[in-house]
Amino acid sequence: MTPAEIRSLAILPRSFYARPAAEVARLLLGKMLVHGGRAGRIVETEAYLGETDRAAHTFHGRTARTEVLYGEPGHAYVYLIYGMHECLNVVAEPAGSPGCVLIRALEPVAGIGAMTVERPRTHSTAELCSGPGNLTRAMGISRRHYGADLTHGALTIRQMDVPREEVLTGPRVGIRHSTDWELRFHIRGNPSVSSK
DNA sequence: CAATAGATCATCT
DNA sequence: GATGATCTATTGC
Repeated sequence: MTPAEIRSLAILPRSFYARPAAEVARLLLGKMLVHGGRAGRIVETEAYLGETDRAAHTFHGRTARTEVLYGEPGHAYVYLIYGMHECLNVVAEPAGSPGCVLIRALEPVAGIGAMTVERPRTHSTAELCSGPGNLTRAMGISRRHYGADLTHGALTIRQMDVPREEVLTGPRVGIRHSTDWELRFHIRGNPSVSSK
């Protein structure tokens, strides 16, 4: 896909994000995450529900870090995990309700060269954005984007018509609580989905 | 293959 | 002061 074709895709409106996090997670599959000249189709997501979700950052209530989760939907929540990886989330649900969606994997579509510069040891294109820490690195997304508005600006998510693909649901990965909740969504058979 | 260790720090107790 | 929504390299079978 050319940069001009990507720029011509419609940006998802704020209303898209103003519904239950699990629904947003499901609907984000197939959409295009765009940052500068780099872009990738979302192929794996997880929903985090808010103060009733043991695995969510908002389980212990509102703090400085989680402030953006309580604001308007359609903004980015980026945080550092394990001292070295950044994770990108999208704020969902109406303001005041702190649900969000973790973007776990993308299928690289444009800017492959720039992605490879960030992750030179990767052996295939499909692996460039496979995993939440990997995709932020490859896409050049960092905590500078904390609170960024995804409905306009450098970092956006855009409409794509999802081809005939099957969506699978399963338990979230990498967490120690509420592991029996089926809040992970991914596109069946896509080689960029992180395996776990 | 599967299992494990090490890197490394913001955030919260 | 402990912990974690991870990743990679390395070791061991």
